[in-house]
Amino acid sequence: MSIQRSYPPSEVIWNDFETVAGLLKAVADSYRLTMLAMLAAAAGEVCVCDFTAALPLNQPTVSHHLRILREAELVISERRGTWVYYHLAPRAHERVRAALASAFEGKGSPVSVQRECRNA
Amino acid sequence: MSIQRSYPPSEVIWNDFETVAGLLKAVADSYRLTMLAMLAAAAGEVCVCDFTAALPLNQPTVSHHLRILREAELVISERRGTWVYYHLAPRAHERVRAALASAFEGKGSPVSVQRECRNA
DNA sequence: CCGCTGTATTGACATATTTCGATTCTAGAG
DNA sequence: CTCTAGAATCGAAATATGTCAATACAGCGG
Repeated sequence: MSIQRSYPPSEVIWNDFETVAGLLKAVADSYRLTMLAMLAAAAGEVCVCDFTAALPLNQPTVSHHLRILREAELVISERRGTWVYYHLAPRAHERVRAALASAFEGKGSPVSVQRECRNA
Repeated sequence: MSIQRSYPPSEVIWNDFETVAGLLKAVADSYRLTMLAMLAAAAGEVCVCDFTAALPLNQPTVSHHLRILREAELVISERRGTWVYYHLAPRAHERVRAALASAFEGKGSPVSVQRECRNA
């Protein structure tokens, strides 16, 4: 998450997996994965109080994790009366899967892969 | 990464996305994703010096990221003379994809999903 | 053996993330 | 309007992660 550097200038190369990493980071937490699994299993809506009851976390913490999933647009919240219900965003799974694939399929933009180390 | 909590006891629920999260964490970093993409694009071996030349990071940092990928068993290293070459582990992509799917398909083990919040 | 080059590890430091208590906001009930 | 309950935000503390300089390790060529 930063760029300052040293090393032979003008060959920063490849690029921009920042976005992909952001999406994966949102998912790389056991509690958030559990929440996603609950949503997937529920095949519908789950209210915040259900998450709070099911996880060993306090309400503000649950809310924090939900916010991360929301900001990554993996889930959608909807207030109904006093309660707030969450459900999986339309193509959540596929978006993450595609992000992953972009790396494993060598889809980075090789801006100028000039190698230094020349050795056959 | 911890469990202590309070809340209605005896209903800690769901479980164990720790392992899945670990694998995803290993991948949730833009430099590590770039490395994986380089390996995928190279369709073969890449030496540490190539990563060091291509990334805006110092050698120890590159080594650190490679260690994380190695420990997640996503890449394999092989020393050949003075140089160390890395290549993607056999089913690396699929392992991560499967881990992801376990969450998005609601595969967590619902140990006892007893909801508190009863509201239709 | 010595010295050199590429890589790994160590130790320290800066930043990011997770977590919680306290507080605030929102909406229904009285 | 006030009271109450669920959910979000704020602020602070603990922990984890990323980064680098210094150092150690590995293999090669004298």
